[in-house]
Amino acid sequence: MIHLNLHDPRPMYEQVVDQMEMLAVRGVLEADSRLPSVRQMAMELSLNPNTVQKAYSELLNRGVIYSVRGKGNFVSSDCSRIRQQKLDEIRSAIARLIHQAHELGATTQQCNELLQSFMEVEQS
Amino acid sequence: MIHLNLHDPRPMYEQVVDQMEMLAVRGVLEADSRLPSVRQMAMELSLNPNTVQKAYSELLNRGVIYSVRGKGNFVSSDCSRIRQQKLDEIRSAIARLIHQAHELGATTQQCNELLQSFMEVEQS
DNA sequence: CTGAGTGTACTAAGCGTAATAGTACACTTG
DNA sequence: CAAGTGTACTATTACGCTTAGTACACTCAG
Repeated sequence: MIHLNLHDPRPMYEQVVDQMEMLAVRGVLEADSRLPSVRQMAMELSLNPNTVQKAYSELLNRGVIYSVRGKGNFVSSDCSRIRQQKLDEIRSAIARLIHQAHELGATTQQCNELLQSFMEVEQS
Repeated sequence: MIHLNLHDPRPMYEQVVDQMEMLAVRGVLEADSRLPSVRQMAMELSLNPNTVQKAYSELLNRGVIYSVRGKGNFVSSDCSRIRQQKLDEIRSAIARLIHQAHELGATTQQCNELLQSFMEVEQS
């Protein structure tokens, strides 16, 4: 389910968080479906249970999952809000990049052409 | 010249590198002009000389500056290549973000609208 | 009820990077 | 020659990531 990349400089727990979040938001993981337990996930990924616990805590913090003591961790029922939030973050990131391009001396026209190059034609 | 942000999670030397690079690429720092010495810059920024040295080493590595033993560090004469390289990185970053938006379930049309929203009208 | 499995919360240790501190050496310039 | 410079080390401290181990409250199947 999760694929860890040892060459990725980011910490393991962060990779787990990002991939789980993506799976939940995309609907690959059904709402209210149960996730592997902390210990089981740790076994599968060859990680320490504490590392997985840290990832689950972060996911809980972001509202992607909810925890039930003695039962397990479950996918949150409203991931659409998370999805919209992530799209907003993407929007902000692009804004920062365009601003940075301007700082590098790119003209408005050059920035427009840059953006234009990513426009795709709709398949009919 | 340089402004350090203690709340920025990135290491100090990285902040120095990025800001110096931006100043050099934008032409704020003239080509072949001399930079503050390692020790002087360390004084100004309240950093250890070693930290500044690390930043200068990275800038040397990127081709932004060149060093002359016993004389000082100087702004590289051809920063246009660096500028183009940074613009290419911005292009790649936007590509990744658009790809991420698609992964989040955004349609091609929604991505186009997102890009369109950053298009600016040329001032005449 | 009992025991296995679960989430959760600690402490301790090892490891790597960032940063500071100090020293040393080769070089350039006045 | 002396001051200032780049450069290269070592040692130390601090912090975050990770592993390891333990402990406790809870749920559920038996």
